[in-house]
Amino acid sequence: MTQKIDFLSKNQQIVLEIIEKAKEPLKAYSILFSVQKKGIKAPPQVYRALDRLIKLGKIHKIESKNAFVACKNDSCTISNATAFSICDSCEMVTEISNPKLSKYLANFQDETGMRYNKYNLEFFGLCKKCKK
Amino acid sequence: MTQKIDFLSKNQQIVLEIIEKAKEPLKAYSILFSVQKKGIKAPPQVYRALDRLIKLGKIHKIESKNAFVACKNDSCTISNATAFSICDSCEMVTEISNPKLSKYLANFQDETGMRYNKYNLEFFGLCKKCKK
DNA sequence: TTTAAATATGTTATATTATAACAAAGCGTA
DNA sequence: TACGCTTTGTTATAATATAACATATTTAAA
Repeated sequence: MTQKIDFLSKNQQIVLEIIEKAKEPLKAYSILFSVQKKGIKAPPQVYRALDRLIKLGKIHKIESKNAFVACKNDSCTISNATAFSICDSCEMVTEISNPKLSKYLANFQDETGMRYNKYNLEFFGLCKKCKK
Repeated sequence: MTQKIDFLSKNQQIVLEIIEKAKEPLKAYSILFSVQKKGIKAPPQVYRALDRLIKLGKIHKIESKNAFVACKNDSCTISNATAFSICDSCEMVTEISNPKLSKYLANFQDETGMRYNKYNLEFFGLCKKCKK
């Protein structure tokens, strides 16, 4: 039997909690450092939890930064469509939740006829604050 | 004065050539291994060349794989808009060149009013071959 | 043409990110 | 209970990337 979709193990809860509390994407080793007081001592423990949380759609990985953020979209249980905006200056990362965009990308089909079941989109620019 | 846009230094040429010849995205250390006979001996030499080639739009980085591919689009001198399709099974990576898509994304604007000057999109799925 | 600035290169060391491999504990259930 | 499965703990190491500094080369101004 596979793990129930909304059950999180102890380590998974600990890791999720710290990512949810953070204002910015967290790196794996900064997570590791933060949770050492809670008994998580080694990288594999963190990476296992991260992998699981990603599969459950609870968090996303910002590929261009090797960092992890909590999913803001409550209904997101499987993480197959992600879009982020990233400020090149302050590094702020925001998850884009735009039905039109996701519909457009979900239906996108290229000339090869390949059909996609997942995408990740990262936009870069200057956020409002940094643009001034 | 900045380097002329179509001039490549020796190391940059060596690295570009090997990426262009490859059928798949290459990892930095596999590039390093391949070019050691040509006198490039250490990681920083490879990473410098890669950085430069990316800035010039000659190659792109596949962020989800930490691998590098040559840009197929001849007119691409600045790499600010990239889209790839990636087969989860055979790992084949293809650069998507679709004017409608790039136009759509270039003009995309989210609710925060942030304006983007760059994006990277990675689609995942099964290619035609692997779908069978 | 000398000189200064910028660019490119070479080199060593190390930082950062991620996984392999194996042992042991905990849990559900036949 | 005893078996299978998942999670956890642990050590070691692989893979990716950059810091820091020395040297050489090119460029372009004085």
